[in-house]
Amino acid sequence: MPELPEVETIMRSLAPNLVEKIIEKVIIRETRLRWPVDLNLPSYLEGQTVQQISRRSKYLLVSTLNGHLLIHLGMSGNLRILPQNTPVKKHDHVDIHLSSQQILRYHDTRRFGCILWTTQAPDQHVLLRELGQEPLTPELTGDYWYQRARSRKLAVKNYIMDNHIVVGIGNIYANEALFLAGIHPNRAAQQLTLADYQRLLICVRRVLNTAIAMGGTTLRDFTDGTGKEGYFKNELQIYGREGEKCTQCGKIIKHMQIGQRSSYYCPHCQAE
DNA sequence: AAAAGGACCTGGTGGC
DNA sequence: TGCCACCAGGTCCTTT
Repeated sequence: MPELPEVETIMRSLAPNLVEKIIEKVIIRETRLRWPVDLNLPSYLEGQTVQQISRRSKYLLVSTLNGHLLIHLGMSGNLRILPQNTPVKKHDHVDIHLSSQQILRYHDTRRFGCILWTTQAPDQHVLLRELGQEPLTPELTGDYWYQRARSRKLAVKNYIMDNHIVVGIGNIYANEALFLAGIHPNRAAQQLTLADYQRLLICVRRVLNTAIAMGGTTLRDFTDGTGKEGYFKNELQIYGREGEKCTQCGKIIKHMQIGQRSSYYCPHCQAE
């Protein structure tokens, strides 16, 4: 479900409902997520006040004075702020009861997500410390992306989805950004010029920022923390549009598998 | 070191 | 209606 814009959207919608609230109770119904949920979570969290919620890559960090909850939504995870008496549905794995009489509920059909507790600085955590740069911060430059691509023969689409280099770009937005930049997704990463990477970075930022402004992309079931859908689906130029006409040139959009992921491109606007 | 493929899960869809 | 193959917004791990 969530790429960077969706996680950012959820974070923003949760912030006013979480920050400065006291965690009164934690209920774990299912521990079998990507990594087991620590059954001591209630003892770590109950009585604590949420200081802030932030995002690193596609992880959400819920911080108290004692430590941080690292939450990843995997492919199908979601977080919702709900009234306390909301009936439990299948795959509602964890509830965090708040002093506001609301609950923060973690739901994840496929259980690829995780909820972990750490008392380390989040950046030092094993899951975060090897992560690459945030795409929306000014520290990232097209030159960095270009330099790291030297001697990389993999498809540029896989390269820009590599979290060790730049985080947050998943399958949908990789497709969209490459289309905007006019770059064929299957070109070797090392083949692109510095100017290509500079242009690509601008396109990545434009796509991500626009998607955030529209509340993310709801393909089937994504919503923010309050249940609102995202409207960037209406703006998708290339993802999922195999057989349709390119919005730029009218040629028929093609589809191919790259690294086992669905890839879409315009054979005219994104020449090999 | 880099690339490719499998693994982890459930559910929806479309074909027969 | 049922069964089956295939697909899905992520990312870690093993093998080549």
